[in-house]
Amino acid sequence: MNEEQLISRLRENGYKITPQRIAICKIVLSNEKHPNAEQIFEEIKRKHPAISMTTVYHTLDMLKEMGMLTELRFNSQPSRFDPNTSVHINIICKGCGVIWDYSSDTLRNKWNHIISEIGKQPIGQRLDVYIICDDCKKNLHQEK
Amino acid sequence: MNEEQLISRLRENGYKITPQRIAICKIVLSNEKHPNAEQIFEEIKRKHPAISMTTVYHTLDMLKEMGMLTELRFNSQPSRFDPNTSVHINIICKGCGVIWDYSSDTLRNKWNHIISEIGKQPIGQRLDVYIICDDCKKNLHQEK
DNA sequence: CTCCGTGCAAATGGTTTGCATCTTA
DNA sequence: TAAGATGCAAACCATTTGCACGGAG
Repeated sequence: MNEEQLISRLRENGYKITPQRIAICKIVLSNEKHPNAEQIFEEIKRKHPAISMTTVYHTLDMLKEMGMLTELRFNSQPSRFDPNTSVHINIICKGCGVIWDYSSDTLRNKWNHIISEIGKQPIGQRLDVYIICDDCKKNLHQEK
Repeated sequence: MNEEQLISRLRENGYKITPQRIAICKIVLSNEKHPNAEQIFEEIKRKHPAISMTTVYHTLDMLKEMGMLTELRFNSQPSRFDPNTSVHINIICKGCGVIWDYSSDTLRNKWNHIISEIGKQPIGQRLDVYIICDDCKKNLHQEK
């Protein structure tokens, strides 16, 4: 999504266009690493040193409200934000917290089938798979 | 799981047997409604009025540690606790917060297939489907 | 000119921790 | 009697809120 499209989406939904909003949206919507609010804040500050955490949270709320962002809350870890709102699996390393998105035709087909079997109209989903990534396995091995 | 089995599991894992632990575990492990810590606390207090929230949290941590319980953290809502650790879908109403478990052979088969396609060794998973339940739809309709 | 957005500071609240006392094994 | 569990009170900390000022439309 380019800046024009973004601005249209915001206008359509009755939001005003501000430099802070544009900056935050651009960074969040293009970041596939599932950053937390603090990391987003740090990244924004490089170009907008005067920005506040409050505005970051407000803007994330706005994107969630528009359905353009999913917040993933975890145990003993700040929330992570995911601009991928299509059906996909979050593959999450329990060691270092890295998250990869996974999707495929197989996943979409099988998931659709499961949903139709349930017979309810979903308004969203969250699919997490927890693993220990290769790096973390290596480190665990060294610690012994 | 009956009380004897529970006590064995605790002993195997090196935990001491206390009346508080037994009471909390029995209530949590048999409650399919995905209660939060406060609700568990209230239920325990009926039989053990002197129990503390600290002990409830400690015991929940212990059960998580043993892999007998999953904590589901949500946005703007306290954590919910789920004793069903097998592959299943949490069907969650975004209106009232009710959670139903769903599982079937189809789900297990298709999920296994997806996991083998990913080619990673999972140590757990969380499958959420968000809906608006019939009661909440009714209420939304009345509000208009 | 009005309404909404920004950002500082303070509040919130579920969860965690420190510590003295008590219980289990 | 040693190691671990309990429970009170205080701390924690990511997130939310109140409010005065500023900028968009």
